[in-house]
Amino acid sequence: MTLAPPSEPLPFRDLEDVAAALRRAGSRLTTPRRMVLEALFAADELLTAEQIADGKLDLTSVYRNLEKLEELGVVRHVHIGHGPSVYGLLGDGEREFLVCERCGKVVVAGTDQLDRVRAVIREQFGYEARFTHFPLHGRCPDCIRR
Amino acid sequence: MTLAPPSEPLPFRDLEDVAAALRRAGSRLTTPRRMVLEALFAADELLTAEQIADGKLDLTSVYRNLEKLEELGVVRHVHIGHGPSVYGLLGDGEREFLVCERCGKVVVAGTDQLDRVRAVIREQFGYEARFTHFPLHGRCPDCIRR
DNA sequence: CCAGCTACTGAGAGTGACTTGCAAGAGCGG
DNA sequence: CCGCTCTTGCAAGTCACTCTCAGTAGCTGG
Repeated sequence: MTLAPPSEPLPFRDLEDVAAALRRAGSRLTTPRRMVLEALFAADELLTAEQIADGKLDLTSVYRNLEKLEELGVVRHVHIGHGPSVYGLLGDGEREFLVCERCGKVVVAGTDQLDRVRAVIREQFGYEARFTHFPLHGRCPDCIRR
Repeated sequence: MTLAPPSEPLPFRDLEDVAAALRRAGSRLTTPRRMVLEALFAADELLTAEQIADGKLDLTSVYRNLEKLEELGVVRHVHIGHGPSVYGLLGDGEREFLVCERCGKVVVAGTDQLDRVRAVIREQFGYEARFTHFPLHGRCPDCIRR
């Protein structure tokens, strides 16, 4: 799976933006493709492939479309835990994720919000941490005391 | 899957220690069980169920044994990335993991080594981070510049 | 506006990593 | 060393994809 270059992520505000990018890439805006995009634009949180299919689309098609949209830099997927991956729009920049192991709540952050954390990790371990694809796991404030 | 109580993790130095704990729990030290434990004691890194089975044991049996040993507090498993889970001995305390998304290298740390990182995350997000079951992902020093 | 090139689609079968069901087998306390 | 019951191995099932392939439908150029 090749991701879009990390240069300047063009913002995809709506379906028109994506349609234009698809056209530019020699791809088509088919009905299933549009439905995937509409689901993602309508959602205010991350969705599983199954939620996107919503009993109306073939899962194969959903997965293929998500893959293509991810290559285009429109979509990104996250491995939140034991369940299936969840997918969301990239919008105008990469996002990082914190997920609660107890209640499953997901906090979305811009990459710059985690720069202090990243700095400490880099200083101590030399690792450049990324919470974009595999999120940070832990307990959210509500779940800390059991 | 219920984990051992987080009270005082008794150290399991060798097979004798584990055998005693098994006996105490009304479990038996069977041949496949011993082979799983021997593989883990012999390994100096985390192993997949398949590596533990090593063509000699039924995978079902390996999984069931790892589950039991995890309940006992002898073993812990980690989801390193896209592949299968890896298993290792807990020894005398919980461990946390940093894995390189590029080369796959895994760094093992005692939980106290990540307390500074944890403090920053807690301060900023209220989350109590844990890298025991889902590790921290990023680039290791060797892989940072491509 | 239609023909045709080819990207895309749905149905079905396949894969990897487990997980469950069950009859046969083997520890180990008495 | 008997027998209770914890374990085992095999087979089949599940979950989340992934691949194959024949048929369909966007788009573009005439």
